Amino acid sequence: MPKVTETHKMLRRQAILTAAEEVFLGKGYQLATVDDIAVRSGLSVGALYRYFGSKSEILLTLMQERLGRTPELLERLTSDAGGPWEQISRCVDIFVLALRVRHPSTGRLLLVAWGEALQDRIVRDGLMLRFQGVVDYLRDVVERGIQSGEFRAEADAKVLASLLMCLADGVTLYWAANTPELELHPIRATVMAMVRSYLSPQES
Amino acid sequence: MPKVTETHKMLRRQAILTAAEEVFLGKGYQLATVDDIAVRSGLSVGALYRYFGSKSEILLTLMQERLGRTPELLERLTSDAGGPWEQISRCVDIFVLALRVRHPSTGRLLLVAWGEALQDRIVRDGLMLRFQGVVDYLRDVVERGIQSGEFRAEADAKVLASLLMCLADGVTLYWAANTPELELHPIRATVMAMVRSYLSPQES
Amino acid sequence: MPKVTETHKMLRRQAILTAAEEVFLGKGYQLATVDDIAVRSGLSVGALYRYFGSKSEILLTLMQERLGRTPELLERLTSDAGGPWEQISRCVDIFVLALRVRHPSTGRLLLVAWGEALQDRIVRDGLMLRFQGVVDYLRDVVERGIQSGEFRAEADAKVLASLLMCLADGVTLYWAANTPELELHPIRATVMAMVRSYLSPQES
Amino acid sequence: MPKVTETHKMLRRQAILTAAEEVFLGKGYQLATVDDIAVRSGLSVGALYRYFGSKSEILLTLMQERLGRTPELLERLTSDAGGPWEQISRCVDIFVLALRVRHPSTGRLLLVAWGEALQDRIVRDGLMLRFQGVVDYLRDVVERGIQSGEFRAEADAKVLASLLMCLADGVTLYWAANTPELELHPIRATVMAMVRSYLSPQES
DNA sequence: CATGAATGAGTCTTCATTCAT
DNA sequence: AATGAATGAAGACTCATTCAT
Repeated sequence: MPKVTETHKMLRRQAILTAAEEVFLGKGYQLATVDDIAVRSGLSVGALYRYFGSKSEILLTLMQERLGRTPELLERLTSDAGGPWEQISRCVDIFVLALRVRHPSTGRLLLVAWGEALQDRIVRDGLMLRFQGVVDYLRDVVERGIQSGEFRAEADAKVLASLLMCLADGVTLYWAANTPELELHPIRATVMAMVRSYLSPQES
Repeated sequence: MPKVTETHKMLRRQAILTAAEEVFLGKGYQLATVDDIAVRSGLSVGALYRYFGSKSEILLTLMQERLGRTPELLERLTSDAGGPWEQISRCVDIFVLALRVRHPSTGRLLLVAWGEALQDRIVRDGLMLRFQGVVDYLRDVVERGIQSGEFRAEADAKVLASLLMCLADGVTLYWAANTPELELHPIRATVMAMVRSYLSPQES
Repeated sequence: MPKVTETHKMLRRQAILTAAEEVFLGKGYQLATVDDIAVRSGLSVGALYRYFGSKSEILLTLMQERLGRTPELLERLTSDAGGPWEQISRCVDIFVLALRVRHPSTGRLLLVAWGEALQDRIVRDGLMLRFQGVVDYLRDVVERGIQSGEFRAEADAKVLASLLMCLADGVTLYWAANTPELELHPIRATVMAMVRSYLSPQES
Repeated sequence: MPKVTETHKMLRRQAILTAAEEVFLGKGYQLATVDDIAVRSGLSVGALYRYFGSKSEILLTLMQERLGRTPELLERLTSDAGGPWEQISRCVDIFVLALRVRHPSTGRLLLVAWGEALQDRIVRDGLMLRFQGVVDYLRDVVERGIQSGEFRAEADAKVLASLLMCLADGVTLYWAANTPELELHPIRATVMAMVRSYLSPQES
């Protein structure tokens, strides 16, 4: 009965990851103890170590599963868009809505990851990979818009892409840190306004 | 001769802060030990504790002295600008140039601070305060531009301000983390282009 | 069919012992894990515990089966010797050849056993028992040689016996620890020369 | 006042080593905890780690200070001997008397060291070094005796030396393990008798 | 005031052993 | 009988902080 076992293992893994996420979001990675995670996931420490080789491996996995998929998520959710404009719009929406409604923990997890980035090279690499992935996708979207003539030809796709990525994560961090007066909806509107004015072909 | 002593104290404090900054930038706050800082500042641990009550207090002070002054720095460096447009342009410049040429460590320190934000409430509050300060200033600049008619009336000053702040810190973080392919000059140019197209009063 | 089961059990036991021996010789008793042994013997940990009550019991059994039989082995292999001189000679041979050609692992196992002797009383007792057995046999050989007049009458059989035993194990240990420049053949020759000169009845 | 501090440090070091030795002799290296050593030496664990980098470093140092000096000890105590015969005799004496009267713990420490030899390469190397040192010295003694004509010319100095070393450690181990019926004095006498009969030039 | 030795609570991790399936 | 997941006690080591000198 390998199926039951496999499923079981998967469930355990997920339970641990969920527990770890909760603990990390609560007190940060460094202050979270392996015991905390074990207790919250209803396992013993020893059992936990059957699924993850170390505390940092848990964070890494969490990053891969929760943050690393951002690029493909973007791609999936915007592939059926009508055109570049709608694609861009949706991307911005996703960053905003994903933060608020669907995966409120993602933003906080990003905060945790940044917290470790300086001390842990692999965590940093994970963040860089995510950056690359998102930027590549955004760049692609913009370039196609330029080629189709819907976006202004002079726009710098690559730079705009990394700029949007930085903006998104900047917003995410401040939002995750509970910055008062950081309202996501107006921000989204303004970002779109700026992007629109920047990318619209000059009338002449 | 209390004055000499005062000066002496100040020098010591600064030596500690500088040493701490170097250590923090090197291995992050958590991995840095008080001993590391003591050794690098040429003091004993005991002496160090006469100047700062705890390790985290050092980080706090460092943040206040190195990051907390960003708002007034912005203000000072842009006060003699010709008008709102130049002010905005200079602000963006400062974020970019400050990162690269003048205070390359500031960006990395921000990374350190964000790393602790989740686990340390006071650090987080420090970041929020800085956010508020910068946003308030930027908002003021934009609002004055609107009032003088140089900026589009419909622009949302407050949102634009926080948006720019988030963008600046997002860029800083990725830059401080050595993200490859993150070129500051093109980014600055594009940001300005976007801001310009967004803030320019509609023709016609 | 209890007989088949018995055989089966025996095979399992032997498989475990062989596996354990290999593991112990490789990394020592303390560093070897029960898992190591289980994996190498092709069993699960649980199954292994049906054959041996504890990790140390495995070592004990190993000692009994591999080391504890030294006395009877000596006896068996030297019983058909022509006389005391040949018996003594063969005993020395056995210690030397057994180490090199036939059971190279025995020496290393002795090393493992000595490693545990201090921390495990039962292991220590096992070594003592083996010591007693070998000494008793050697003593018997010498005494018979004395009685038959072939050995010098003043020789102290008991002391010579324990001395040879100590020498044998001393050599074994250093050999098992891969001491360079420890050549067994010359050692055997010299030991025999010493024994001969010591045991030979004084001429004149 | 560096002198006081240095002395103090030395005393602490020795206190730790003594405590460690006692603990190791009592329960063996593996079963001894760092806490055990700390408590017995009257220090805290943290303090202990200021003097030794790891538990195994303590054992290593102990070996170097207690066992590693065996060669020079031999040399020192036998240098003023009248001739090769007395030198050999004294060497054997030292191994015997050192065990019983003067440094009863040395023998047990050797047992501890052998216990770790299989699992710790450095410990093993330490034992090998000691072996080499002692063997080199004994060999020298024998060779000089041969050259002076007091020892039989055909004697194999190198082999005899390693043989005696093995014998000495074999005896030490069994003695340290409290083997009943292992009387050192008779053994010493018999060893000397064997050596004498082996090394004496053949009368003809 | 300075020193740096000492403290000791707290962390991650391992592994012999058990037991539900 | 077999499996191997789960247990949890225990251990080595770190480091912010204190305090006698």
